[in-house]
Amino acid sequence: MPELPEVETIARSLRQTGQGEKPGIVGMHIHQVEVYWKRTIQTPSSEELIHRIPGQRVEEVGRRGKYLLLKLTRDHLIIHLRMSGDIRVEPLTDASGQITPLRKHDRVAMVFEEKYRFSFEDPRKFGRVWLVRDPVEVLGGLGPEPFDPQLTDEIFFHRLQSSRRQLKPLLLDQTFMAGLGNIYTDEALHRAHLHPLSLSNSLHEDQSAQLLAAIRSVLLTGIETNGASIDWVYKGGSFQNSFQVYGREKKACYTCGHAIEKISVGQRGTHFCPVCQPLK
DNA sequence: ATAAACGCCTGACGGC
DNA sequence: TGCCGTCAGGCGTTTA
Repeated sequence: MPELPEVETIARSLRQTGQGEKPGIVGMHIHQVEVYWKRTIQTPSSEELIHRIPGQRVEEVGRRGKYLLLKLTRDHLIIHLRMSGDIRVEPLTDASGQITPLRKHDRVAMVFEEKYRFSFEDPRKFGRVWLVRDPVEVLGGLGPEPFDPQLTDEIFFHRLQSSRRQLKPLLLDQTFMAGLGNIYTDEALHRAHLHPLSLSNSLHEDQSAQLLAAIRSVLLTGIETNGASIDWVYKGGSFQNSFQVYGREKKACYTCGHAIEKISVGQRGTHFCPVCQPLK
């Protein structure tokens, strides 16, 4: 599921104040942790994680790239949802005291204040969880955050110039920039009128600035629409209604009418308009 | 330096 | 209906 806008949407929902069915979790104490698929825990061992978390309080909820960050009293709990992960927070019991059942694909669950259950649900089991003292251990290699004001047009242009790679794989590389995935990359390249196979060091300065602006505007639209919902995994967002190219192969480009093409680049489906995004 | 291939997993979908 | 291949919002490792 998740690229930057989907993770941001989840982070915001976990921060929201107010009680009820889906309360925010900031300020809550964690009472108990259960792990149902051990490989989901990247570090430390699941046994140590289960012993170390209870008693800690959620101080902050954040996001870096596609990582969800829970700052606890002593540790940082970091979650990557990979392809099919999702987070649920629900009351532990219903009005008559019945325990809310776990779901088939719940991999980790945490009980908050003996009242709510936070579940990491992940059908494909690609998602990972880290519990670390210092988040740099996990996040240290990430490239800049797309909205970081320190990422100027000049710096972005320099980063593009410093490698000779196709734009599609480069933008998916989280050390180049953190947060873009397959959908938002295709949509950003279309918005910037750039072919996914264009080489990074072939862009002119104005094209580079247009690409950065396109990335930011696509991600912003994604966040404003609560992310994209395109299959059974993630629900609630509506960015899929704004797709210009993703999933639109053989359909008419909204800009020029030419058929959208789909090719494979680095094992990833890649959608583009050959007229609006020419390869020079 | 860059790219390609594969492994990790389950589920949905289309074709036969 | 059932079986089978293909594909899926990601990324680490190995191989070229």
